[in-house]
Amino acid sequence: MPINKSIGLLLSAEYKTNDENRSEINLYVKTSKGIEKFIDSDFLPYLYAKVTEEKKAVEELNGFEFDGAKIIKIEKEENRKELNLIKIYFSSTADLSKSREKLRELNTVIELHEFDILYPKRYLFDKGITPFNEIEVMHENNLIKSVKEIESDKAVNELKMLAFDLETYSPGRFSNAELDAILTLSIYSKKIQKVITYKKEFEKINNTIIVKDEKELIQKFIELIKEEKPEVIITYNGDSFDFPYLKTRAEKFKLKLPIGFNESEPKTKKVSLFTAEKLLGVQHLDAFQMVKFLARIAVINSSSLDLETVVEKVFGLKKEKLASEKINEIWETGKECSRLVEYNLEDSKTTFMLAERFLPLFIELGKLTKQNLFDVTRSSSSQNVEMLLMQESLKQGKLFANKPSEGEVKKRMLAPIKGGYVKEPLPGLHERIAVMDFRSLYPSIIISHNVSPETICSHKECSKNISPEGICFCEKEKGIVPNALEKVLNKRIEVKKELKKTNNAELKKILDAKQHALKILLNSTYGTLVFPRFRWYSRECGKSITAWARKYIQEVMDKAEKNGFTSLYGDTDSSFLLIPKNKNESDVKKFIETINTELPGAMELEFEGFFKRGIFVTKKEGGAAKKRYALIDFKDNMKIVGFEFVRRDWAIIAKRMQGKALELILKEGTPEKAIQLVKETINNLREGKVPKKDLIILTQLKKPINKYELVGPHIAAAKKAVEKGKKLTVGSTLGFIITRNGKSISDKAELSEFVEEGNYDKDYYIEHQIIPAVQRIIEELGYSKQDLIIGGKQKTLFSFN
DNA sequence: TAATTCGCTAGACCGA
DNA sequence: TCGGTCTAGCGAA
Repeated sequence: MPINKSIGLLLSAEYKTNDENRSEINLYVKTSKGIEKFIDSDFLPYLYAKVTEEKKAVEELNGFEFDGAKIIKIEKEENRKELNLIKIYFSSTADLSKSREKLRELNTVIELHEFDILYPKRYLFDKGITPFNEIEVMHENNLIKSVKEIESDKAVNELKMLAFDLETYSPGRFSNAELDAILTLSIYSKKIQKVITYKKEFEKINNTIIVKDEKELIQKFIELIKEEKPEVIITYNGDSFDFPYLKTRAEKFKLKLPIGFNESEPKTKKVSLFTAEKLLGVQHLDAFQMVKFLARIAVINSSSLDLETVVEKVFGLKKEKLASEKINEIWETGKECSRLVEYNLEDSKTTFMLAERFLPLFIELGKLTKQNLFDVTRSSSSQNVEMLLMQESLKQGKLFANKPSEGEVKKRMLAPIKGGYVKEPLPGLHERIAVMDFRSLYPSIIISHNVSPETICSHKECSKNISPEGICFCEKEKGIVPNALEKVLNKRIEVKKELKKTNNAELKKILDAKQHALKILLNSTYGTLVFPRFRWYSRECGKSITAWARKYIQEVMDKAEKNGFTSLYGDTDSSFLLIPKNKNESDVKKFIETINTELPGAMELEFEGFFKRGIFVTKKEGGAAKKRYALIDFKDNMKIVGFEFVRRDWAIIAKRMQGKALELILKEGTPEKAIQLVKETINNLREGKVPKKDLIILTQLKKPINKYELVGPHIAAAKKAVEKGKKLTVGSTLGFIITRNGKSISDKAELSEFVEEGNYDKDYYIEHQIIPAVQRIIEELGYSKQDLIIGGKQKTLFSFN
């Protein structure tokens, strides 16, 4: 057999146990021939042991055998800066994990390291290859002889994607895959947009493929996948719904689902707490998992993560939600079939759009963290940062930190680490406000002060670098965390520069995704360092970072005062200043310049904006409220922070009212207009004119209903709904209304779908929604609650010259 | 067992 | 019936 060379895009590295019970690596690569598999059976799983003495250890390990697991090879490790370190190889990952405990018991073994690094990840590290990059494989009949990454600035070739979505029968309950049929299946790709179904009435509807029955529906789906040969199959919640459902139904008909590489079928795989559906070669992309991650890190802010809400948030598209009862009705009566077809097709279309929208971001994140599409879209922040630090650790020849024991985790959780400093604002209405903030504060402190678990030292020479918490960080040698972050930070600055230069829309999209991925990594690093389960957790680092942060921001505020500004407010990394009449924007910028010359290299204070006016309110218990304010700039753009206006657990009517009031006060300086508006709204409420949709209060069900100690309104409403047969799951968003029926607020709470239009407690909405939303604001201007209810006094607020 | 802490507010619950 | 305390949820950074 001659040796062949293949070049292609690395989709994923997987592992397999072969016929000889050995672990082998399978690389799935997109080449000019489509997806190909290359096998490396020469790469053995291994771990490291720190031993008392190498020779003695090798002697003790000689002939080691436990439960059939044998050591294949022992080597001295030269690339890690660690004395007495040996590398122990096994023929399979199973043997490796079996042997771990036994190895620890040996006399010469002090501790084990890197015994839990997933084998395919190990392969990517050691071979220096990365998913989404191009690789060159030398192989004999697809058996890998060598593999390397090729330098190429070529963007990831367009991946061929296809989305699908199921509609299922649900007779008055959740669909049960054992009993209820798939009614329609939609497929959406650049090439085909079709709905497969098997009911006669659907024949005349556009975009349908009519088959004989459900079995043929599944067969047709498989046939289309085989024709299309997608590299990425997209679903929305396919991990827990579409794929498991499809699998169960296929089994019923004794059908296989050979839609992966080489006719392989989807396999259920545990991913942290959840299960995912994985295909070989072809990547299953569950857009719901992407959205969940983005919601967690606050890139998407959506009250609910169902497809309709997310699509509206992301694209501003209103998409109709067909209730399951309606789907059943359409199916049974055969009327309005086109609605079901459209709905089903819209589902896979918008799922496809979501994937397309966020794919560049996840691809960049995957490249940075050496994760394939399947993994990176289901990965957590701590996993991402872990992968970043592992790469840096290897570059520096340092061993990976081990994961903590459960006991250690508990200990860590008991002692939270003090966070940022929040200054109590000066309450009231203010004019001429400048806002400055530190660019990536925590990362820049980590870089500037070389904060890393392994750089904590007691060198005399490093005594200039002691944190306010009294911890000294080495100045001689760069740590893993700061080094990794410095590269990320610099790369981001570079990408942002390029972004400014280009006008090419396609390039812009990719560059923006890149800088965003880098930002995500930057922002989550501090959090993971103090995350109790993190490999590189360090309390010392965590408390030093926040202590430095508090010191720097307070210094900025002090210096501002000394320079003739008034320090108005500040939160963690930001500082708000009042600009006196004899100073202007450029004075603030000059002030920032001087601060920056005194700051260490990576740290930078930035000018955020100059605002015409802003309001800070007094709390119920007195004192000014932190984390709530509203600003308006000189172009009349409003920025509302922390107020009910931005909270999803307030009724729209109250939020809208508050937004309007803030606008009238900040923009026009006419609080009496705001008060007039409040009065009108109160009147509308009194007269029962307010539609149901404006009265809904949204909250999330955070735990199982019976686990609640306190039965608040949303739980009371949920309980009643469950009694009526409604299924509610942890994480679902509850929309409730306070009705007229009952005594306490909880008694009156009812899920909105069970409430008739017009049935609402007007006093509740006036006293507990409208008034609280505006009261604190108008009080700051000298008005009171009484002015909202009875006739108000007239006065103007600003003296416009 | 999915990155953190700080902070606000509502409403139930509990005992005087 | 009240006021204090605690649970709960969400947002800022």
